Parts: sequence; C-alpha cells; structure tokens
Amino acid sequence: MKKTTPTMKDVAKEAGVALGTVSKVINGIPVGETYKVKVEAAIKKLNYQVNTYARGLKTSKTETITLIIPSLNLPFFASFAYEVEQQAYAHGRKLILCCSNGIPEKELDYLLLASQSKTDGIIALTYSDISNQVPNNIPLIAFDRKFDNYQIPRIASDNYEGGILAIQKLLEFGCKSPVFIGFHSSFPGEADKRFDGYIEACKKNQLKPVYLYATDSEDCHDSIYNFIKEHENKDTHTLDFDGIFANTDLHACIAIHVLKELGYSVPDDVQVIGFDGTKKFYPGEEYMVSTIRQPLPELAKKCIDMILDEDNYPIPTLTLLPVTYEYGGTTIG
Amino acid sequence: MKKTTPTMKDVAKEAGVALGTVSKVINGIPVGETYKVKVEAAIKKLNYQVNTYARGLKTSKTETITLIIPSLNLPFFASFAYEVEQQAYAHGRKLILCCSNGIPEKELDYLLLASQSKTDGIIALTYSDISNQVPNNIPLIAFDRKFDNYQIPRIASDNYEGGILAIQKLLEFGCKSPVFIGFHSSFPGEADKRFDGYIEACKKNQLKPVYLYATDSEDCHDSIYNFIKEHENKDTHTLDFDGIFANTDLHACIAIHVLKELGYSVPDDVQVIGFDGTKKFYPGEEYMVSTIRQPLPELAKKCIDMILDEDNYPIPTLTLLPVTYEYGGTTIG
DNA sequence: CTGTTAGCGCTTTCAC
DNA sequence: GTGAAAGCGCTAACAG
Repeated sequence: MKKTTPTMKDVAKEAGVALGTVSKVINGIPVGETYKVKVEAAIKKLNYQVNTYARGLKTSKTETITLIIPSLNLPFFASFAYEVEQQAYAHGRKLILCCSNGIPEKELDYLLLASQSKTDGIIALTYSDISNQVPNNIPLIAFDRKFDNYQIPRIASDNYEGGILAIQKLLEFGCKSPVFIGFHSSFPGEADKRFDGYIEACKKNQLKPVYLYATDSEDCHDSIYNFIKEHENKDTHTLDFDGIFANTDLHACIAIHVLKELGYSVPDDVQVIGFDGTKKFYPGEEYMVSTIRQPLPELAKKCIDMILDEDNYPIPTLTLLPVTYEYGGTTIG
Repeated sequence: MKKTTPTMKDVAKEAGVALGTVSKVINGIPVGETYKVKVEAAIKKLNYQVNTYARGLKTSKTETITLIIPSLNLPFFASFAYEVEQQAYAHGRKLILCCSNGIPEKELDYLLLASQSKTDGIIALTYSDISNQVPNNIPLIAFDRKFDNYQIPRIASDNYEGGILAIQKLLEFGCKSPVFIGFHSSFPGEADKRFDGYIEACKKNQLKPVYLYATDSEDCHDSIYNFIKEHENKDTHTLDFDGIFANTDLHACIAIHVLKELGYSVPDDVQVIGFDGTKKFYPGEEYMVSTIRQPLPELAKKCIDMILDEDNYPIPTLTLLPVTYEYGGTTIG
C-alpha cells in the first residue's frame, strides 16, 4: 500500500509522458490533444493534486491573502471578514485569518508571520501604528486606519460624508437638534471623521454641536445614561434633543436601550441613526437600526483588487467608498 | 540594490558558517555557542525570515489548519471561527478560513483545495455528506455533524442533554407546559438531538410534547406566528403554554419578537430558553436570551487538540462536550 | 510541441 | 560538534 500522495512524476510515468508535459497540462499551457487526454486520465486515475508548497516555492506565489482583524465577535468585523473571504475565493485565493484582539504585540506578530509565509497580500485592520513594521516585500492595505506615515495605501468608507449624511437625514425627518454620541479608540482611525462630519454638518446648518465623544475605555452604557440625564428636563420628562447620530450601530443600540429605560420612545421622541449597516440576524435580515451603511462587499472587493493589481502597486493613496442611508426602524423614514 | 529577500544561504555566508548550521540554529538544534551567536547576528542583520513554503515542501508540514464553515454572518459561526483561530494561533498554526455558504459544491471545492494545500488538518462544519470525499491523507474533524459513515471523528456539544436541561430548568422555574420551537436543516446534524432531548424530557416528566419543528426553508417568523396563534385563546388573551425551548438563540429571539407583537410578556407570561449561548454585543456582554450555552472555547480547543494529536489519529469517535444553562433575562432565574 | 534539466529554499542524513 | 550534499515537487528555460 502506497502511503505517499502521488506526485507529478507518478502522473508522468502513468501517462507515459515527460514531467514537463504534465506540468503544462496542469497549468493550461497548450499541449497536444492526445497527450492532454492521457495526462488527464492519469491525473484522475491517481487522484493527483498539485502540491501547493512546491509550486509556491518555485513561483513565489502563495495563492493566499492574509486578513488581520481585531476579532470576529463584532458583527462589523465578522461581516467584513466574510466579504473578504468571498472575494478572495472568487479570485482563487485562500484567506488566512488572524484575530489580533486589538493587541499591538499580536498585530505585529501576525504581520511577521504573514511576511514569513510570503502571502500574496495583507489586509490589516490594526490599532497600533504598523507603518514602520510593514514588510516591504508584500502588498499591504490598511483598512479603516490612519497613519502618520502615508506610504501605506488605505481603504475606508467615506466616513466624513457619512457624518454629514446622517445629520442631513435627521433634519429631513424633522429633527431640530440632533446630537452625536460615540466612543473612539485611542488610536486614530478613519472612523474619527464621522465626528468631523457631524461638526461640519452642524456648522452648515447653523446648529450648535452637542455631543458625547469619549474614548472606548469608558463604560458606554453609563456614559450615555449620564449624558442623556444631563439633557433631560425632569419636570416635563422631555429631552433637549430629538435626534441622535451614533458613531456605530452598537452605540446606537446602547443609546436606544438607555432611552427606553428612561421612558422615551424611538423614533417618536428621539430618532436615531447609527453607522455601519449592521443587520439583524432575523427575520428577513433587516437593519438593526436606521444607519449609514458601509459598503462591505465593495470595500472587500476593492481591497482584494488593489492587492492583486500588481502593476499599480503600491499606490499609497486613500480610497474612500461612498456610504448610503438605510432605514432600520429608528427614524421616521 | 538587492530585490530578493535573504535566504538561508545569505545568512550562512554573512555568518561565515555552513548552511546546515544556520538551519540548526533556526530549528533549535544544539550548536556551538559561538556559531549560534554569529548566526543570530547575521539573521538580525539581514532581517532573514524562513521561507515557509520551502520548509513545507521539505517537511510536509504546513503549520496551517483549515476551517470550513457556512458563513460568518451568524454569531455562532463567527464566535466558533474566532475561538478556532485563537487556539490555532496558540499552537503556532495559521487559520485558513473557508466560508461555504452551506453550498455543497463549495464545501467540496474547499475540501479539495484544502487537500491540495496539504494543510495540517481540517475542521469542517458542512451540510452535505462529505464522508466519501474526505481526503484520507489529512486529519479531518466534523463539527456538529452526523454522518452515515462513522469513520469520521466528530465533535459537538451534548445537544441531547442540553434539550433535557432546558426543560428541567423551565420546570424548575415554574413552567407547567413548555413547548419546543425550532427549525432544522434538511441535512442531519448533531443539533437534531436537542429536539430528541425535549421529547425525552417530556416523557420523563409526563408532559405531552407540543412543538413546532419545521425545516429551515420555512419563513421562521410566520411559522412561529401561526404556531402561537394556534395555541392562543383569543377571548382570555392567554396561551396554552408558558415556556418555550427554542432550537437556537436566534429562534428564541424571533419567538420573543412574535410574543411581544401579540402582547405577551417575557418572562412573565412565557419563559424562553434558547440554545447556543449567543451574547449581546453590548453592554457587558450579557447573554442575548436565557440559553443553553455551547462551550465554544472548549469545543475549538478539542478540535485543534485532536488534529494535532497525530499519534491517536484518526479516532472515529463522537466527542460530546457538556453544555450549561445561562441566564439571559428571558426566564425568571 | 515535447522532453530534459536546473534550480526555488529548506531539512536532513552522512561523513568528517 | 560541523559542513557537504541529496533531494522535497514543482516550474520554466532550453534544446531537440
């Protein structure tokens, strides 16, 4: 009983042709029809499969793409990873998934591992400033991040326009005084521009910016609770705002939770718009809240396309993809 | 300017030692201290990294584990993938993630790809019967699945005991007539035993089994709505059941949704226990509903351990890990 | 169009 | 101990 998997040599012997011919058949290089038939029969007979590692060694192509992401336990990350995997597969690439938990050491460790494995490209959603650690022999795209070192190509949603769009929608739906609620990581990211967009929209519409914008080290629930309490007139049980633009859908959910605790109705008393485009898991996959949707499939596609487009690599640009407003029950429209 | 990454040969030349010596240093094989120092200096100087593919070709070890899963868009799958990644990383392995969307052709395709890549092991949560397609040269663990062909080692939660536990808890909390609500895939899986557990628990407690157990091709929301309507006394606005054991947390959520639509209160009118142990994404990571929790970290660990424990492979056994009850606000305790 | 052959970078005997 | 040398399975360049 043969224990070893068949090699190309075995196929060549079986088919009665030369090694190179087998290789050509496998790689779709023109070859005489009779040879082709013989080789294909031998491949089937022996159940031969190319050894990816031998091929990778020879060609320096690994057919893999590495994604470094904090975790999968947040729907946004999970969905992004899913889309990247689908795109990678569509391009015949396998996805190596790395969950860093947002820990800088792990991010660097994964980056190192990736460069050892000679992956074809890296998509990184990292918190630490990796700009100095980037392996220069492998294409790397930073997703949703901002770096001082602008030599890294970056892809993100148009967060700034998203912030403006949220306020525009809220005003359109009759809000007079929308506030911003959100928490940001201590590392600068593209998502910070949502807040900038809010400020800009206020300016444009001659509104006074009112906001809770703390770091994510705070207890979100308590912070929001306190914020809302500060803006409440207890005697009349009314709030001095009538709309919330939340930094993420999750923040929106927490805000809605608190609002309900305090006896306010969404969207009647307060309309809420989140950010990301997170869907419910049931039924019919509606949006969890009214939201500014990030185009996840398009973002994933763009990342993969840039990595695989070797000719133009690296283009240290910032690519921004447009966001859209989606109704999710927490606004009137 | 050198464009190529340094190889072991370069390191040897730089350090003034032989190739084999460098290899030994890298692989932790004893070597003279002075040599070791020289080699390590050269490695650092050249910023050398081993080429995983050359090594893989030589050793037939790839340091990767492949996970085939339907998607990441359901929290259970995403969390499982996350845990597997963490475990793989802890064992110095990279995770290749494959999302099959539950499509049999993609599942087979991924299986084929995995065997080509000579991955060190495959963890598969598949819907089609892959038992005949399993590459016999690579360890494969089926997660949460049932096969006619019992030659495949399988790992799952103890779904049967989970079903019994759910009813036991419901009774403990004062329920008199718990029902089962759920939907199952048309492919047989370990999860089917939750229902079996429910039936058994009814028998034990001399209860008449009442249930909605349809295939997941149905519209879950409408089916549940109809089921509840059938069990409603419109005149008194009461239900003829007071507890629900749902097949998954998601089904539990839908049921709760419908219950609230119809004006019933959870847990006052009806107590609900789901299955899986899905957490909210905020705040404080509480459970989404009261639930029978699957021990995801332990399950992931077990999968990886079995794959890496080559000596005992393959053990075509079914390994069942214990589940626990967790409070999530939809029961009284 | 086909067969031969020289490595890709590494591990691993095997002499020394 | 160390160094030399033989491949792992494949691709690609070249000669026929």
